[in-house]
Amino acid sequence: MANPPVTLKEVAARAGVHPATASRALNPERQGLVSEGVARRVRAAAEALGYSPNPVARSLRTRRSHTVGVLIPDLTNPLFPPLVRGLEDRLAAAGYVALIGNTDGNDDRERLIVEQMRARRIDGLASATARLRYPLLAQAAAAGLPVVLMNRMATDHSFPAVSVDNERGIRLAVAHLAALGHRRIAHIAGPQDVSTGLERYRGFAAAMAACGLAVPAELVVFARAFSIQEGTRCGRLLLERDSGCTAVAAANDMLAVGCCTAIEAAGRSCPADVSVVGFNDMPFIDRLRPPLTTIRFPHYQVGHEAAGALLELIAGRSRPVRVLRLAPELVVRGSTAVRPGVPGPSSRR
Amino acid sequence: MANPPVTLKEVAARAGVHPATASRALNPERQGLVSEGVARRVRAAAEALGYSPNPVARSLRTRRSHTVGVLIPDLTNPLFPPLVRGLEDRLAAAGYVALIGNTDGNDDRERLIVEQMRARRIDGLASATARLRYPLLAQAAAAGLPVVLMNRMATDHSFPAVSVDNERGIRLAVAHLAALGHRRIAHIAGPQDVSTGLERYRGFAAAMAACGLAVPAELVVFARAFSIQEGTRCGRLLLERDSGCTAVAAANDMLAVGCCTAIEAAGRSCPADVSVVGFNDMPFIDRLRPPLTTIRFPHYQVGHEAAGALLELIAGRSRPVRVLRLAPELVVRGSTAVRPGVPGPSSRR
DNA sequence: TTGTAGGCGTTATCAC
DNA sequence: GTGATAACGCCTACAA
Repeated sequence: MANPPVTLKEVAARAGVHPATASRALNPERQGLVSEGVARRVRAAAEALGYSPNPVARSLRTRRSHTVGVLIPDLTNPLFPPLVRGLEDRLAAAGYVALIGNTDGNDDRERLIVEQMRARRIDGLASATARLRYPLLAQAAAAGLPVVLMNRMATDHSFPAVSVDNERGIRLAVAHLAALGHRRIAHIAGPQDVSTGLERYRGFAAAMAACGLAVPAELVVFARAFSIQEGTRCGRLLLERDSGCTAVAAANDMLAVGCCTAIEAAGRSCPADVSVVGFNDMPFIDRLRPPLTTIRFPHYQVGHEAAGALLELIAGRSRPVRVLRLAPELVVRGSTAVRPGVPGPSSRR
Repeated sequence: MANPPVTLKEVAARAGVHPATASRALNPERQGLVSEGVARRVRAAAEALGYSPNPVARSLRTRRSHTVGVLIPDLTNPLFPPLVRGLEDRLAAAGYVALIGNTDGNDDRERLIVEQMRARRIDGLASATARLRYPLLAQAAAAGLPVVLMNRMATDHSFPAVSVDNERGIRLAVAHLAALGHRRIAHIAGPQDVSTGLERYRGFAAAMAACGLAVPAELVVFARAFSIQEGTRCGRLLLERDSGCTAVAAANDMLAVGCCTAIEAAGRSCPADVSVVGFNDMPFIDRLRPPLTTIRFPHYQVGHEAAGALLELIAGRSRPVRVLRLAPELVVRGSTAVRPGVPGPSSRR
């Protein structure tokens, strides 16, 4: 059974037609150019022989690889597998496959990966690694390579993107904490050179203002990365400053988890002493100690929508550039509680 | 800058040689067949033009796609991202890329995925979805497609595989519990049609015997899947049987987590009333409530080694078929404690 | 409606 | 050592 794959020529021979005709008969686009009888015969022959077109040859001829590149920071960050699956499921349905590239937040590595992807003639690129200033975009545009952004946006708004309404999300977090009686609410901000970090920080300031709460400088700490470790560092900083904060809205779940660690390490308790809200609702975050209150948005769907947009771009349907903002949602769990010292059941939702 | 990629012909023209010669000069394997001067000139021309070979054309000619398929149950199971990264990192270093396929444990879906991968002319296949009886292997062998197995083995031992010493792993778990004074130790077994489930079950029985402990039927429950939900169902069953068990060795972390949920739901406590040990040391499992005591083995390395074996197979170095068993390791955390009612500090490690 | 011919970019196999 | 030629499998003007 280790015989070489069936070729179009063999199918044509069996159907008694010329390969070109067989090609037409098998191509849905040009099936109209062929008589019904021949079409049936060719299809039958293909079926009988177990023919499947050689995508390599087809790619060489059509200059379409039916392959797209996907850039993510790191697959082992639980945020990304759902996103990747959403993307792949949609791509697979259209006959495309994804080449995953983990950049580990390293620009040189990213450049190298993109170079290799382009060598493999990817038809498009979906990136979840954009910084606000993202040179890759200009290069891709110059090369005519379709690109969509996921989660993170760039300041250059001329590319389609699928993300979440970060400002609205962080507002939900702040409103929740305010409703629990907290007034000195801190923010562990993400890196300010990526849109998620910046938008959530801005959203935090706006939400606090809307609640009539002040944001003195000592209530904001900037993390250098969206990592547990940085969350711990920032949490510790916040506690050491003795700023009297009773709640923390973190820019994502990783930072929140790290912050909880810092709180415990300081001999205090979350949520009894300090409430913490995360952002993302990562898988398994509901089973941590304590289960994290957080802002959810549908990662699978982000990938799914991004794939759809990318496919449209590749197909050349020049729909106007669109930025899609999915709606976030507050998920209340065990890491938030009424402000210590506030009497009575202030558990209005 | 949207000009078409540079071709070999252009490089040859610039260097003043025939394309075939340029090809030889650029191919490390055949560089010896070309004079040093020409080789230098060609390399210089390629450099100047920014030439990179078209892998599609090369694949068509050489019948090597430099692409391998990777079958996993589900990327969103945190077990697999590290494995996939280990695999991809090794593959990338050899100029290969991975096509990931999520089977969701569905045979039809798996068949379809493999079909599509073969249509794309993958050079090899790495599978983490093997059941003991795994028809895919025979087909692949018949088609001459190199295959390596990861984590799960098949009864057909004629394929290279990289896994963990499951029996040794579960023995570590049982020994740990026994040392804590537990005598009625239960097992939540995994599905018995996959090697991990079967080997861990057998290992459990053997380990109990070695400790001089009995394994009455009521102390073993068989899960239908390695899922949290099944863990909960099995845990509940165990508690309802009122078998007096004070410890559970689960066949993996998911089952263990589910079991902990069942214990809490029954108004009992882990580890105060019942100790639980998992298997795998999944990412984030150390941050659960309680932090899970478990058996660790290096998933990244499993992927890495599997990729290495697959590459050798593809290269045709017909090394004898080898099954690699990586060493497991006990990681003691918060889900295990001294048997309730046992006096004194029995905390010998 | 169908056949013909040429080419996508590369490499293997001949000759010279 | 280098050049010429053909072929990998498919698609598509163009011709018939």
